[in-house]
Amino acid sequence: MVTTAEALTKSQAARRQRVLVAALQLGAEGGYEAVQMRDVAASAEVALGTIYRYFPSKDALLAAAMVEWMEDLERRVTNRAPQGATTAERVYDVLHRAVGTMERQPKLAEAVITALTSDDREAGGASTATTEVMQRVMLRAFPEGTDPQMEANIARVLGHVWFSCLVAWSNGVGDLTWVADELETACHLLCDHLG
Amino acid sequence: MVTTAEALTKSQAARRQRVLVAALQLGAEGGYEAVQMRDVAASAEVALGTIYRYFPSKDALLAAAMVEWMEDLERRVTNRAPQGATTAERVYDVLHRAVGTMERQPKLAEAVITALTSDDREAGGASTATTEVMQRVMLRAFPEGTDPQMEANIARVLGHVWFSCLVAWSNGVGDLTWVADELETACHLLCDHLG
DNA sequence: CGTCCGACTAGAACCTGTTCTAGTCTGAGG
DNA sequence: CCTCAGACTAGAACAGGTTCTAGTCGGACG
Repeated sequence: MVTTAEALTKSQAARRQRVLVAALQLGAEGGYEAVQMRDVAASAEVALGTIYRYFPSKDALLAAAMVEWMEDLERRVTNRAPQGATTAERVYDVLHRAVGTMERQPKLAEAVITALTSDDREAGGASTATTEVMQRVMLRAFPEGTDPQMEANIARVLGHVWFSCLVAWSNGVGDLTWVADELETACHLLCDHLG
Repeated sequence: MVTTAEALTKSQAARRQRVLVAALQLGAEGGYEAVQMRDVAASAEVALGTIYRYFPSKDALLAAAMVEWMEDLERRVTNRAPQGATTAERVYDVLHRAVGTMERQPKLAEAVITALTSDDREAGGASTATTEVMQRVMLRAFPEGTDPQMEANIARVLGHVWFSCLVAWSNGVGDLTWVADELETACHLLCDHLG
């Protein structure tokens, strides 16, 4: 798989991008099952086999989109620090923004999350990557001087809750409001006693 | 799908059981991908189409096994109450026992968890069912008189952590020791300040 | 300019979950 | 005993992800 833009000619980079965009578009319209490799190929004006030169599988292709999404979030949080009076509120603000991103593209979110939880090894790696970005971003919501160990543990636990809720949601359990509520509860349980 | 034994003739119940056992055996030997429907059919001495009279999909078939597993855990915890001096330790004991069950059949656990997280609707329902059993069992580890709301919230959060860890593990992240450690951390973070 | 390697293309082929077809067997009701 | 509905069987067919084949094209290098 080619994961970075370097070492790709301009036309190769363009081809790769067309594939990604085509997949995202199909996913945004019809979710996971609507992202069919033959359609992606046709839509990207690329041969079916060529997709596999850039992405090892359908799940990896969609998972790549997830990673980009998370990096986007990280950039936005860097631009505008988490809001809130308490740590719990600030951490929740980060998570809430992440959920908001999905709310804007629910079909695509479903597609991408399904891909993350597929039994595909490559996609599993991406799942780790997204969780790590999420944790890193959450750390920005803690005040200076918090015990780093404690911070990291809380962020890890919240990362688990976040992941689990999204998977449940993409399987038809509750809606995104439910996800947000679960996250809010978890934030308070974990952060309120920090003082 | 036929979910209960009632309304099945004896030979039907036997057929259904043969299918389930065959699937579990293949899963225990080679994990998710080794559970191939044609092989299950052959091994259970049943026609391929017959499997689909009893289980709506491969994932539902494996998910059914997970639910049984969890009910087993519930029975064992009923027989022998959670051990430990503090709430955190008792809750962790429950989770640890659940992990132990998987440790004894890692390939099968991987198969079953993969099925739970598939995009299959039926399997998604089973995933909810297992999480619910898990939460119910955890509640037994809290002392009398704990705020029911608080208890339920903690159990829900821990259910998320449990699920997320297992999915990560089945995707090749860490080993079951790592899962146990994550769960222990979460138990302490959530329960220690209960007093 | 010629040659050659590697990426690209169209399309067939392959794999495995799922569904369909045609025919057989079973057993309950008349 | 006869009949008929419905479950079962073997196996073909279908669907979509993945891989393979044969041939084309384009750019680097001699």
